[in-house]
Amino acid sequence: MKRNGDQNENLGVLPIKMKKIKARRKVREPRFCFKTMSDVDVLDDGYKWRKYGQKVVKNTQHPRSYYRCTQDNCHVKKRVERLSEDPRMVITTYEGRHIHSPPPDEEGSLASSQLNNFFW
DNA sequence: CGGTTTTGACCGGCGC
DNA sequence: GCGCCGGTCAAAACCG
Repeated sequence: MKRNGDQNENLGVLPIKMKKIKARRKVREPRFCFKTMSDVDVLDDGYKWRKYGQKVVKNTQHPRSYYRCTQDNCHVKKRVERLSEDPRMVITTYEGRHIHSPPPDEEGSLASSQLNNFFW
């Protein structure tokens, strides 16, 4: 589980990183929770997502996945959680609003196809 | 080479 | 007041 001893050094030093990066958690936009029936966690909605964390929750026996949008001006956050009794059922929570143009046709071909089928 | 991914650790808020 | 939980970031490694 140990990849490098470098972290040991950091633990004892704790640089000046992590400044007061406080973001206003105003109720800008509520979280949109979508339940999707998919064996895959990453449902390509036309945007690119970069995983930035994975943590396990108590209520669930499966790890939760955190994704972030890697768009130019789009910083949307996506939270993907797996059900404990239904691994095929994943709860996708979208946070924020995409500023990008309407989703590409790709969505109407792949993602939309699946989403339309379930039409959650 | 770039971008992305993976793990660990820390922080902040809340509860009791 | 302290503990706990959830959430985020950072560095390194890996893949195309």
